[in-house]
Amino acid sequence: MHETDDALTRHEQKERTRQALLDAALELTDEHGFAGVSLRQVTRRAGVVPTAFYRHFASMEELGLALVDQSFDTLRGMLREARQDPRTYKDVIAASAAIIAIQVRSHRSHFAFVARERFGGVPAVRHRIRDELRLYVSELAVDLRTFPHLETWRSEDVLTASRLFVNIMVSTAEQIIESPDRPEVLEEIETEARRQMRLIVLGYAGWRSDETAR
Amino acid sequence: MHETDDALTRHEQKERTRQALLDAALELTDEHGFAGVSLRQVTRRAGVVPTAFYRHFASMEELGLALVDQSFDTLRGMLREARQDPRTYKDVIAASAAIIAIQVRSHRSHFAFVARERFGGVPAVRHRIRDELRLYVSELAVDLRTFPHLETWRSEDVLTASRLFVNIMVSTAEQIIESPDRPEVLEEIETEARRQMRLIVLGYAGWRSDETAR
DNA sequence: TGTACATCAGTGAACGCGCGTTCACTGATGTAC
DNA sequence: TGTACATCAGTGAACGCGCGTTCACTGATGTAC
Repeated sequence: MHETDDALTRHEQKERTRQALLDAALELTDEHGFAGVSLRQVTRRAGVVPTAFYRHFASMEELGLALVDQSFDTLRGMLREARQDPRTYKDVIAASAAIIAIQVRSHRSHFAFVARERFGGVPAVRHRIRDELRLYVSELAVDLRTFPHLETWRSEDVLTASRLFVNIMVSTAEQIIESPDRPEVLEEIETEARRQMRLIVLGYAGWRSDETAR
Repeated sequence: MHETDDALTRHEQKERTRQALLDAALELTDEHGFAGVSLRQVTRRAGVVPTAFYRHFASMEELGLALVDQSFDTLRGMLREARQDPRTYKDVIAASAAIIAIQVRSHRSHFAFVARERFGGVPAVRHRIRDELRLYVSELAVDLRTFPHLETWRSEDVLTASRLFVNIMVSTAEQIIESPDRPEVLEEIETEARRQMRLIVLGYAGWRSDETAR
């Protein structure tokens, strides 16, 4: 191969098919949940014969784990974006709500996958999501530490805040996914997310002066 | 029938089989998620022949909806208990955390069912759970209104608080279900739940004085 | 109370179907010379 | 550059299996008289 014409290398073509299988599985998960998706359905939608599946994954479970990895790449992209966006440090609540709303809309299926399958029927996938979410919470906690006032807090308190934020993020994502795609509905969900985050921030304002907290 | 000896009436026997089918399905849901449970698995575990299923439910979907109803009976029992427990009005946080922990342990599978299947693969079941949770949130909101300081709030604010509490309840339940049954782990989860609830209560203490909230 | 009939919860055989997985294969792409 | 061979992504037939659902049935429980 020394030309860059239309033809794909064998490797590129294989990667393309692999991604088609992942995309097909993601779409089908939206409809039936991952546990309800069959290998044959995936290959049918991807446009290959069932046996071709095994050139890419040893089982549906292995494909599921690959989907978890792809989904968390998306979620980490969100943190990265928030870190770089100057609005974050002016009004963290408004910025977070806006970033969540935009990201969820453009990567709908990855959020849906995480939101659903963390309680889903395939144990290996469920556990991988749990582990990744735990990691994600501590990554966010590190970011939170850089905010004014928070750098002096105990790490358990920062982790609690981080867990609450991730909880709100996931449940907001879930609401957006379930809702009709009408602007006023999305606006309402975003407002509720802002409201919940504000409550937590205000809660923390009172936290330090509260000696019974533990 | 005019004796009260060991024999069950036909009606009682039928009810017993129906409940055996529901219990079997609940157990199997724990293992594979409801969407992954087959009619034959349910009847096998319940100790009847597959065709007997149709004497009780027209489909697995109908059985699923019956499970949602039973689960929410349990959740409503929790509200009822909290309402009657005098500790609730002294220290709502400690009392709630304790009640949640006890209830989740004794009705583990109902909580697990709601936590998992609200994102699950069977649309009818998922939607019924959504509707019931929405109802549950507004029932809790009515209770919250009776607390000192809260009776003057706007209803959206009370609903937001109610949503956050239910969120914490469900995610606490979910953690307890996933965890090994060791006392120190349970204690830690309970502490985290208290911590989160305290944060929200403190948040609300600051809420009224915050004019930018909306 | 005793008898004759009706009801109906649960049975068991049978069906067609989609499933995951095996296997030998094909033919285009890649590599060595 | 051209040829001869190796690689390997995708094919297609075949398999045994558990599935949901149908149907005619059995026999214990319930009811009318």
